[in-house]
Amino acid sequence: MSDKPENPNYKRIWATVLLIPKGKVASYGQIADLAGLPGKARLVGRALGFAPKSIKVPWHRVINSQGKISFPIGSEHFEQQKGLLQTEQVVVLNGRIKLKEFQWQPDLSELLFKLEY
DNA sequence: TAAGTGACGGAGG
DNA sequence: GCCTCCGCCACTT
Repeated sequence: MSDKPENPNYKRIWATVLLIPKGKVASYGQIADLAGLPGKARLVGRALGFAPKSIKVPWHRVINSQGKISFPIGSEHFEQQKGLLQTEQVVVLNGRIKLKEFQWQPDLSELLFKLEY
């Protein structure tokens, strides 16, 4: 059996993912940035893979920057993630999600709205 | 120590 | 929108 790696940044990543509101999604890179780990998107993916069930991290709300689910279409993981997202009213079409509609935009959304342009 | 791997991202075609 | 290439980084072999 292989021991599971314990990178201290994992907790930071899990905590950030927990902030994503229901019905919204965020990209791996976005989570990395918010967690104070810019450029470490791949680390986010790994962290989610090691996330203990006891923390109940909404891993399904994290997708790649292209707005797609990062599992092969049809795989067990893919179907599970798609199902969970649809449960939250997020539209998944061909493994794709319209970031324009469903991407989480913390605080900044309000600013952009006020600025008008 | 070097090479391979992957739940990534961005630029280009 | 799709694909390829390259840079990136933690971890494995």
